Formats: sequence, C-alpha cells, structure tokens
Amino acid sequence: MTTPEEARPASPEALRLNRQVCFAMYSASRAATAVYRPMLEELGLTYPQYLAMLVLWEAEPRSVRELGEELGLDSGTLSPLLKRLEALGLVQRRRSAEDERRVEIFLTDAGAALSVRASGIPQRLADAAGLTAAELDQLRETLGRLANALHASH
Amino acid sequence: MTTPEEARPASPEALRLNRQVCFAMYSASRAATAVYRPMLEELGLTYPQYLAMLVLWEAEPRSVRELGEELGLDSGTLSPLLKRLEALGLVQRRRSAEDERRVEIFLTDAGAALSVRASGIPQRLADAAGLTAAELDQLRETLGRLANALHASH
DNA sequence: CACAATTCAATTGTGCGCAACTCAATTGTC
DNA sequence: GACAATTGAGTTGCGCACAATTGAATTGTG
Repeated sequence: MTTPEEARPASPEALRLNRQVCFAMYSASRAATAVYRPMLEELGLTYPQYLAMLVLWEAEPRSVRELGEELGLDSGTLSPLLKRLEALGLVQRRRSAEDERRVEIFLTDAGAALSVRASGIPQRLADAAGLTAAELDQLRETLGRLANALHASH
Repeated sequence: MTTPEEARPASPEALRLNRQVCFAMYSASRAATAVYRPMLEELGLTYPQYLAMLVLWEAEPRSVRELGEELGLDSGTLSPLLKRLEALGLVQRRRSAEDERRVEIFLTDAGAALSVRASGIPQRLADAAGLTAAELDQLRETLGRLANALHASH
C-alpha cells in the first residue's frame, strides 16, 4: 500500500509546508482571531461579527451588499450573521423604501455604544503581536497589495 | 433608535477597518484560498485537506496529534477531515499497535502519487501574488514571528 | 499492584465561508 | 408598457474551526 519512507523521494522543496506563504497567512490569521476571541467574548461578539460592527461604526446605515463589499463576504455569510447581531440587539434590519430589494442595517443605541468598549482591542492586539509599528505598517501594506493581486488574478 | 450619522462622533481611528493588520491577514488569507480553490478542485481537495497532504508528503505515517501540531488544528477539525481523505482513497487510518490511543495516517499509493500533480501549485500561487521573491520571503518571516508572538501571548 | 492523572481521538454543537439556487424588485431595451 | 436581464437578499448544503465533552489507553505515583 505504501512504500517504506526511505524508499520514496523526499517531498519537493516547493511542497514543504513551512516554505509556503499562504500557510503562514492562514496560520497567523487564525492565531490573531484566537487572541481576539477572549476579548470579543466580553462583548458577546465573534470576530466576523466584530468586523461587521467596525464597518457600521464607521458609517451607517449600510446595506447588506455594501457590508459585503467592505468585508469581502457574500449574502450567504452575512445574512445569518446580521440576523444574529439583530438578535443580540446591536443592529436593526430594515427594507429600504427607495429600493425594496435592499436591506439597510442600522445600529441600535446598544450597538453604537459598544464601540466604546471595543476601542481598546486593536492596541491590545498590536501589543500581543510583538512587532514594531513600522513592521505592522509594512505588513499591512504588503498584505493589501497581495490581496489585490490575488483578487485580480481571477 | 439611532441618531443621525452627522450627530455621532466619527469612529475612532484605531477602529477603522482598513487600519487593522488582522483584517488584512484575514482578507489576504481568504483571497489566497480562493486562488487555490480551482487548482485544488482538479485534485479533489479543499485547502485544509491539501495542507494535511503536504504534511504527509513530507513524512508518513503521522498520528492525528502530530498532524494537529504541524497545522495548528485539533482533533475536532482533523478527525472528520481525515475521514474524508480516507473516503477519497488518499490516506489510510490505522490504530497504532504500540499505543492504541494513537491513529496513524498512512498515504495510499494514490495519495503519494497526488504530490506530482500538486507540485506546480505553489509556483502558480507565487505568480498570482504579484510580489517579488524577496517580498514573499520577508512576508513569510514576519508572519511567522507574528504567529509565534500571538501564540505566546495566551 | 492500585488508581489518579494524563493523553489521544472522536463526537456534538455553533458559527463562519462559499457555491448554488430561489425569488422578488429594479433596470434596460424595444 | 412589455419583458428579458440584472441586482439584492435569503436559503440550503458542505466543509472547516473550535469549544466542550466523552471514553478508552497509557503513564505516573505511592
């Protein structure tokens, strides 16, 4: 079924896990959300829910489509997520009067107020990151260019 | 319920989505797996399944625990994933004789052979990334340090 | 040896992500 | 104004991630 380990050629260098940038992103991203988790738990939010709230704290109301464009998520992900935020009393979903296809997402008072409690979180993450501000800036810039190139490639 | 947009203070700079490195990682990581998806579809694999195969192509057999350490995944994720790989005929799961708690994952001939078809994928990703080799190297190194620091922080 | 503590894999339950699809509302074209 | 095409949101189904739990096997300690 399988040949002895010594008898097979070694895995090509390109296929070595620790050489792959994509695994480094996948892994670091999960590590970051793991650090977020206990902080967000105090707010009753998951990381994707926190991201949606970040967008709404910048400007509201936003339609599901607009949220989707900001976050790169589709309605299949956002519809149930926003329903959960509504069940938490943080947002309100309302059909647009001008275009009845659209559903506008409004912050409730509780949802708007939550930004105060969330305001310390980014700094706590930056502290846990163990990188200099310059390194974080450069990382963000490189990741942004990478994401753009990857999106453009298909 | 909500005050008019103009009447509320602007979202603090720290809470702006596009300033957050974590969102850049989350976003770029999903963009990368989106580029992987059609390539891996030809192999019948998802991205996490591909990662598990990468580890096994380096050395096998590996226990579920060893795979979990390499990938940073627990048995709750790996057990069903490995069952799907077994259903695809790519691996075989077998209780260890020395330690009956352990389940050893062996490559089948088909699983070992698949590495040949997978060997071109990393280069295709690197091409789509639009970054220089030096930038990719540095990105991988920075992400590695970041993940280590984040893991250490809790 | 006894037996408490630990380890390992599996299972259950929840919440993404995303493809594929449905359905209603709107827009474009004649 | 008719009607085909498009758009926006929702649903279903599948595969992760991850917390929490279970149960069997092993290890450590007296």
